[in-house]
Amino acid sequence: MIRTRIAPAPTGPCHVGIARTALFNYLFTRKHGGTFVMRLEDTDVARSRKEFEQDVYDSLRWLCLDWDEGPDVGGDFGPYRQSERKQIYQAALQKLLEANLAYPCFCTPEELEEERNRRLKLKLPPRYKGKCPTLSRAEQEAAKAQGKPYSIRFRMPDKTIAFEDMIRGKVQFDGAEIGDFVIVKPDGDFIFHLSNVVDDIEMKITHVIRGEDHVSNTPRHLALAEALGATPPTYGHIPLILNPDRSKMSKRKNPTSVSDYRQWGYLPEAMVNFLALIGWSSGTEREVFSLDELVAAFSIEAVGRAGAIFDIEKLNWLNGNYIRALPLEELQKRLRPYLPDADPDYLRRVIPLIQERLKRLDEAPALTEFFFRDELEYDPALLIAKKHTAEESRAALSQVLDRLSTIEEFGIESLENGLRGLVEELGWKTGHLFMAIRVAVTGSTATPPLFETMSVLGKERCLTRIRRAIEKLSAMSGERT
RNA sequence: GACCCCAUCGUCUAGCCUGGUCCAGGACACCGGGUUUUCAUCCCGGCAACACGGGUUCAAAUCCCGUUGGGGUCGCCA
Repeated sequence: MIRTRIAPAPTGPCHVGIARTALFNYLFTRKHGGTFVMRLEDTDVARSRKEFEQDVYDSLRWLCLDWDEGPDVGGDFGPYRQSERKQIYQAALQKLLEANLAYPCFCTPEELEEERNRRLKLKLPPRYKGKCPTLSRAEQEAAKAQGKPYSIRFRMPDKTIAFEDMIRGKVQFDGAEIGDFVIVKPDGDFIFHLSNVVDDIEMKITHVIRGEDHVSNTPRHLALAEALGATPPTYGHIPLILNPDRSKMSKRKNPTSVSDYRQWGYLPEAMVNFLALIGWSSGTEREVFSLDELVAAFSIEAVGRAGAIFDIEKLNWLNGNYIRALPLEELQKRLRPYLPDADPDYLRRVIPLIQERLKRLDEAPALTEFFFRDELEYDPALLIAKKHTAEESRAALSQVLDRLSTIEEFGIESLENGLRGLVEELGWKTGHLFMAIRVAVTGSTATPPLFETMSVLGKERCLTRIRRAIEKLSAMSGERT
């Protein structure tokens, strides 16, 4: 039985990298009928916050990446918050201490810093090489008796540690290059390496899929598992998401919070699809997948090894795609937060006109503004039709007004008949007249189709706006004479 | 600097394992054209890559070595 986990640290808003790691874990797990666990790694008390924990849940749930066990849903291997599992780590620590596989380190931060710099200057890897590893029990007790603060280090074995990565194949490190690392802080807090490994063991995690930034931690984790006498999980390291400059994606250079993308009106379907496409390909030419379809098509071996840039343009395209595919009712529902004051019935008629023009939901207010405003603001010069003067445009709009007045019901067909007829009579180019009307009625040169738009706006509003346009044009021709 | 990883169009990638079917396919972006009352959609077309150098081979994007480039890690963060 496969068991996987996503192990976020609630030290910031849910990062898209976490979301993608969760996604790959989710796909792998569902594909194989396993159990997906949410484990909160909140061992860093100073930086962990409840609101971030909530943000992780909200963001991942929004993406429909639900978990089977977790702090908020329970399960047989809880608690699922590391802050609530200290006794478990304490027991593991005792085991290591008793076997002399870990030892107290009394070095001060200053001493460590000094040693680090010295080794760096000698072009040596900055690993720990203090005196504490060889302290006798008596010396350790003496130092403790003096009240000296101490951390606890794990004795990293002096041997080659190799493992078979699900994605990159065989990887190996020299344990001696790594050095003894801290697993407990002087204040008693456990460091991620220990809690992470202990929990993976205790929670019977079989496969760990995580970011590439963890490959160099893997030998530590393998050594820890061995010291604890446990069989380690199988590891797989997915490539990182990159900034356009190819550095690791960071909020300094890019928005990284899932909640940001959510607010901008990216659909969760598009987000999931996009995230899956970063570093993974189905091997076919297909690129649009629902979450369920991804589960069916996914294969961990097909995940690439090279980092990939977060290409917002592709996300935009996918999002537009998904928006266009949404049923009217569904789109209206999703648009509600962006147009909270709109009358539902009226909105139902407006939405079809902007659906294929939307790349993000948050563009809706700007695209539909003229449907809701009373007074339009625009440059009157836009009313002057191409190849025509202000006066000619005014006269034409006057005729448009007359013609429109004779139309009882502003249906698409009646508008088309009336207006196209007028184009003929005037001898104008269709586009020239229609653009003048468009600007008069919407205040914009880029709008949904004219007749549909006018039909939705209704006769009254259209006539009023055309009258206003005529006034503006009169003022302009007046200025000239 | 050390260690580890990576390397196909601007971007995401297919192909690489099992060399020839690849003068390298798809998608996004971009450019051009068509449909069209504008915008958008849609359709058609175009631009554009095997990082470099050695090998191995009848034949290399595919195998090997090296170089270069990029990234990650080196925390009493995760």
